[in-house]
Amino acid sequence: MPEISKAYEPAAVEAKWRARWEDVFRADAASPKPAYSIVIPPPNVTGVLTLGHVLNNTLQDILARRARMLGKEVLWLPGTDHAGIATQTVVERRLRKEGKTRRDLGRGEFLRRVWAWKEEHGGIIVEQLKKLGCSCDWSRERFTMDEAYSRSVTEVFVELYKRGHIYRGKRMVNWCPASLTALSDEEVIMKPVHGKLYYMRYEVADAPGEFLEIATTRPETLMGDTGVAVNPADERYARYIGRECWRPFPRARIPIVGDPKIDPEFGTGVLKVTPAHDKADFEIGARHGLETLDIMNPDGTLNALAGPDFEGKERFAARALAVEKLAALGLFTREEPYEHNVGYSERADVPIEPRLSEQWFLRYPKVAEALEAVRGGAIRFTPERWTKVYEHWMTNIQDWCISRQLWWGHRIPVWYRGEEIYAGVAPPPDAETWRQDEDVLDTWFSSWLWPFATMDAATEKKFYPTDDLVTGPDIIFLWVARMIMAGLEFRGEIPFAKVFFTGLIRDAQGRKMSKSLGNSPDPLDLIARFGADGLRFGLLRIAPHGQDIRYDEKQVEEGRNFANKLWNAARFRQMHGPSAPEPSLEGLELSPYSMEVAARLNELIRGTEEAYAGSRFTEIAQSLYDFFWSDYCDWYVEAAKTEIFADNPAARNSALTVMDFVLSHILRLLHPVMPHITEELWETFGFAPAGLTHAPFPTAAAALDRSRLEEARRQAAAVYQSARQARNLRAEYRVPSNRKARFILRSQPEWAERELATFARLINAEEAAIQPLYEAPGGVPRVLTEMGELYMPLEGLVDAGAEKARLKKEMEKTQAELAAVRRKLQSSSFVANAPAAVIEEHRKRETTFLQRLEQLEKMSAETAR
RNA sequence: GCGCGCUUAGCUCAGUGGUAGAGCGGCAGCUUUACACGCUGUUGGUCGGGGGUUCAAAUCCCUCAGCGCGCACCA
Repeated sequence: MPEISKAYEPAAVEAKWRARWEDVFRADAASPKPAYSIVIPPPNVTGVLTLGHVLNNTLQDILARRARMLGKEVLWLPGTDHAGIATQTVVERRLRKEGKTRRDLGRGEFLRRVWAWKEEHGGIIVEQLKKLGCSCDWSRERFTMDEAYSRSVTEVFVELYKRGHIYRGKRMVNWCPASLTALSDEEVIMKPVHGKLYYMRYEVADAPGEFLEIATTRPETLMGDTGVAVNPADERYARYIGRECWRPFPRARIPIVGDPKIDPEFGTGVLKVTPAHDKADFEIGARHGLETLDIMNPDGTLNALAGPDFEGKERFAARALAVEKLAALGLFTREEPYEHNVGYSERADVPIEPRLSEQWFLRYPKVAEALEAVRGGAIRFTPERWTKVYEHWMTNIQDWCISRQLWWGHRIPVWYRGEEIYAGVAPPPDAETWRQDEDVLDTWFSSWLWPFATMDAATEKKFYPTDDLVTGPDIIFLWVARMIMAGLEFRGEIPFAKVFFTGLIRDAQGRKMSKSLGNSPDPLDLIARFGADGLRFGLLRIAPHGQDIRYDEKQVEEGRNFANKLWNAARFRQMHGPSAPEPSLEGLELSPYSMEVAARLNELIRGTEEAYAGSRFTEIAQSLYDFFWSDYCDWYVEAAKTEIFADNPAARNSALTVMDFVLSHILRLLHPVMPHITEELWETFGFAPAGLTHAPFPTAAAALDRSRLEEARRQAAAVYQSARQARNLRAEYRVPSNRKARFILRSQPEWAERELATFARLINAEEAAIQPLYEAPGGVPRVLTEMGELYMPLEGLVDAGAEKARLKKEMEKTQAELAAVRRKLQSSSFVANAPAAVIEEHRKRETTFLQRLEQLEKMSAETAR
């Protein structure tokens, strides 16, 4: 047996298994075993591991590893996505340091640079996932820009175009002035902004000296105003409808229109209409045939149409200038603080600019079917409440802007020649006469195919649809909903059966983790300090079911401590001789403690199975922790030491075998959660040569002798409870835990004698003797236990009064409990209405309390001696 | 505005009708022959407020408050 170190040192152990596992998790598409599959939510290729990834992928690893141990053929398919905007931004930033832009390089050269960057830096997160212990099939790692994958994306585009789901149109879109591209609605986040409401006056054209006062948050767009609108029902302004007023600069006459959408209560009740720079204004403009005047450049600066003063000015600088100019003209009235919501580009974190532009849009396919798939339970969301969020989005679904003004991504497979449009997987025959669309597709337009576009035909046949998806609720629309529609449209089947939504990991103050706040710990640092297993376990245990998580490093520390506890418990067992490769309880004479721990193990196995069925991962971790630390280490091992250190070979062997039995089960139960340390110990014990990754996951309970079980468990519980009381007595009388004490039991049950040695060991007694005729001096500390009346005679300590007072306190507590039970039992409505079992239980409690009181009274009377 | 979630011990959280729990922290004691990343004992709660249903409510219903999230959005 190899030497085993005193404290668990994860680094070497984890590195060892990472190397050995490299090829163990390949999925065999030809396997006769039932399939189980998960596709990883592909992290950005630019990304590095975050705590969110750790949680998410730990959960997937748990599912995959357990499925493997349940005899499934498991595919956990890993990969990354090309993250169009993020990746292109990273490379452009590098170019800028060389003083170049992507246009200086040209499309071909720029893309070569991006690929080079990807080859050099893109694998980081994959390596980090390996460090975490993820049991992915690395031979099937995919990237959304892989050749085969790209072909799928293109095919899907062409197919949807042919089916009439994809169209091109000039519409208002969310424009990101930093990334210089359109975004989908889902990539815009609304943020409350402390802005101002500016009041200004437009002169009525046919009535000089008469003004309409207008309130706006964006005075810098006034140069694009092509109308002014009021509510026709608004008596203050009805007479102006059909007339004109002056836009101050560039000075022009613009029509005043009546539109019922105008809220007379808001501001002044007069709206300036800027159809090119506001979604609502665009619609008003369209209704009244107003001109669309685009005064902005793509980068958010103003253009020549805004006038010479504004041309080239950044939009927020232009705001100040516009106010200044209005004031100079005497047209500025006042401003007031105003908090409102502004759409921000999620990636670039700058206010988006509503902008009119020609883009490609997708009319979603299979909306009704996708809605029904979740509503009807074909796909089950956990926690279930997310189905409502899904339904809401699906029933208010808007067309998806799928084109992006980027170079890095799947180029839109459409070619133009004059008025002609050609869409095809391959370029048109006489390609040189055609011009291909310059834009690429939204990254999500490739990700939504992930569950099947990542699989070759044989893999797909075996593993699609997948079983579980584990992801964050923040991408329920961006990704989950779209995958469901894509699966239904292109494979005629839902892509996964279950979706588990994790919570968000927040810092100790409850704030989101973010780079700018610097409050997101580096998981690799945590792995270095606490081990991957410790990190996994610690995080899992604080990840309440679908609830946000408050991260605290203490929890990871606890994970490490638990690993260490496991290590040392194993070490203790190994000090006492070799273990059988397949420990079994069959034919063993079991002590009450062994019966108890085996029964608890059975409960654990059952509970674990139920927790898995309900995706209650925290409960899995918690129950393993509780069983192992408390039931096994604190109680069983301590109790079993009596047999292990005694010279009865049969009893000793029995106890050691029970330990082996429990350990061989706990290692398997724990393996999905803490794969490295369990695999290491499994090997050290020599439990099964094939390794732990494919060892059978415990499902069946051990068969225990029913005729003895109940009584044995009762006895074990009585000994443990009595030990607690005895320890308490020691502490109260300041007998240091290292000092041996003497205990005397009186009027004990007949079985107690046999358990005396164990009892004595648990309370660190010099001796625990049974003396039926013991007459305790009045001041001897005493307590009523389930093993009988227990006395702790102490040299020189005789304070009968104190002892009596202690007992009195105990009696008062019991009396209170008795009174509470009796109050219920005496209520006729309770007896009439409560179920018989509940009444019975209350009666039992009444009897117990009565007996206890009686004995306590007797003991109290004896303090007079 | 609509929808969802949360509120239980100092902290982080379990606990979906029947005697309020865990870990951490605090306090006290311990190098008890696996583990100080440990052991033992102990201190902490009118379960956010109010109302209701019920023999019985942390748990079910209503309502209010605070915090958080999603969707929509009036310039």
